[in-house]
Amino acid sequence: MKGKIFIIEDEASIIQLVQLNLEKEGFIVASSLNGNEGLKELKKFGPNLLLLDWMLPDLSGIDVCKNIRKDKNFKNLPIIMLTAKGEEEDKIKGLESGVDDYITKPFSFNELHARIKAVLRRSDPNIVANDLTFEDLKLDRIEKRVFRADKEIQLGPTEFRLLEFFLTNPKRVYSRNQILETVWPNNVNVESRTIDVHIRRLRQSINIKDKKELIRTVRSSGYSLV
Amino acid sequence: MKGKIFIIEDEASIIQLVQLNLEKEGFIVASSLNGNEGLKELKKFGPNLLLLDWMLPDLSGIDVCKNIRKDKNFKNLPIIMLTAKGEEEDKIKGLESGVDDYITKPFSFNELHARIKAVLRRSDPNIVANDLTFEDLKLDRIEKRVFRADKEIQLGPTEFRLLEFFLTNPKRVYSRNQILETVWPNNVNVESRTIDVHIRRLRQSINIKDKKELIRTVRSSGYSLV
DNA sequence: TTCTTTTGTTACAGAAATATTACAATTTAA
DNA sequence: TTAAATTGTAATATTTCTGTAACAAAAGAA
Repeated sequence: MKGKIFIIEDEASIIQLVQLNLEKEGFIVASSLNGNEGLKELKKFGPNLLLLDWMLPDLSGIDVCKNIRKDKNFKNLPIIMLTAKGEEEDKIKGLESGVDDYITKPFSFNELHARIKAVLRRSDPNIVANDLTFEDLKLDRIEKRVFRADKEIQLGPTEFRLLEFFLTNPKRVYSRNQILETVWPNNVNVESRTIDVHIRRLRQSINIKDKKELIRTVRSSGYSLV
Repeated sequence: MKGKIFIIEDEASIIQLVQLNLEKEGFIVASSLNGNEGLKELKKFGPNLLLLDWMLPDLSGIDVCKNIRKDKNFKNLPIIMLTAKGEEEDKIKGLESGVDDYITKPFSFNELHARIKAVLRRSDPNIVANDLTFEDLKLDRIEKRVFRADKEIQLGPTEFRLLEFFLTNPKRVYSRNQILETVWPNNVNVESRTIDVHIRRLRQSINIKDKKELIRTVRSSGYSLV
């Protein structure tokens, strides 16, 4: 778990895309398609961050924003505004009205994710951990280093992402498809057997003799970190 | 296995989309394009939940719904209604007629999935639960592990699915055919005696000496977990 | 009892899934 | 530009799982 994110956005397709990806990242996500309902649900949900569309069918994003800032319980809720291309000039107004960051549509999920992390790091550092650890394994996302039992381990980029992925949800078993979708860049086609090879490489790197195997194979299901 | 879902919906594209995604989630899905046939097939299929379109070519969704509620075997079948945008006002009527939830088209699959989970959680908690337990037996669907009296047990994929199946409905006796249909992938032809062999394997794995047998044979009917 | 039906048990061959290796193509670093 | 590192894939090896058949045992029926 990395925290709760609420989305107010009237395009269902964007919600779907963002929600899916955020959930894959371990966030808990809820959403609403319009401003008034959104405000109500948001306050019930109690998120750590809000993604707010600029143009909504009922209220404008700014109205929503102001409403939130007036509520003492949500005065400090970080907000990232989603704006369409033509709305560049409005950005400043947005920031003045208490928005923490904005992002222009269309955006890639990676862009969005980076901003979410940045904003959360400021507001709630514990939610976005720089270091992922599991037993005697440690991964530093900032310095891109990995340690096993305090000894540094060299990993290739793909093995690094693979391990990072497992570390965000240890013990959980992931199918090859889930691994592919998350660890590999979007829309890249790789054989699902390729994962086996990378698992092997990762295993070879992180295993120390006399220590137990850290990656478990679950036949017909996938792999997990144990 | 996470349960069986039946869809009655006249737009083939929606069926396709939903069915594909639900199957990816592990549900067993069947569907029909109209009300009358749908009712018949549904009762043969025996789903845990029904997705029902409001507007059908022959019967209306409400008619279907009422028919189901009259049938004592399906009185409690959870129903989620799929309504188009303009039909907002009808919603209340829908709920009165015994619908458990509704969702407005167009919807994202995530929305639908969330509602399905919510409804199933109420009506049939074992279907969506991550952990299934029965007496001193525990099965963790996320980590794909099985424990008997806190001791981990190794199971092959088929034995795992078989036990999962029994755990979603303990005590109930299942025929070999029912087991086949649910535990084995669709359209696979296996001798019904094959099940006996897997039952034997499962028994061997989960039995502990001095502890009672957990799988009961019901002669000429099938097996159950007791 | 004796016969019939159903289930239990075992062994085994083929199938399926995973592990491992080598290699060519590509990218990155020097 | 050359060398080194990284990647994906295919081929092969190895492990594990599956289904079936054959026979044994048990339960019912007559």
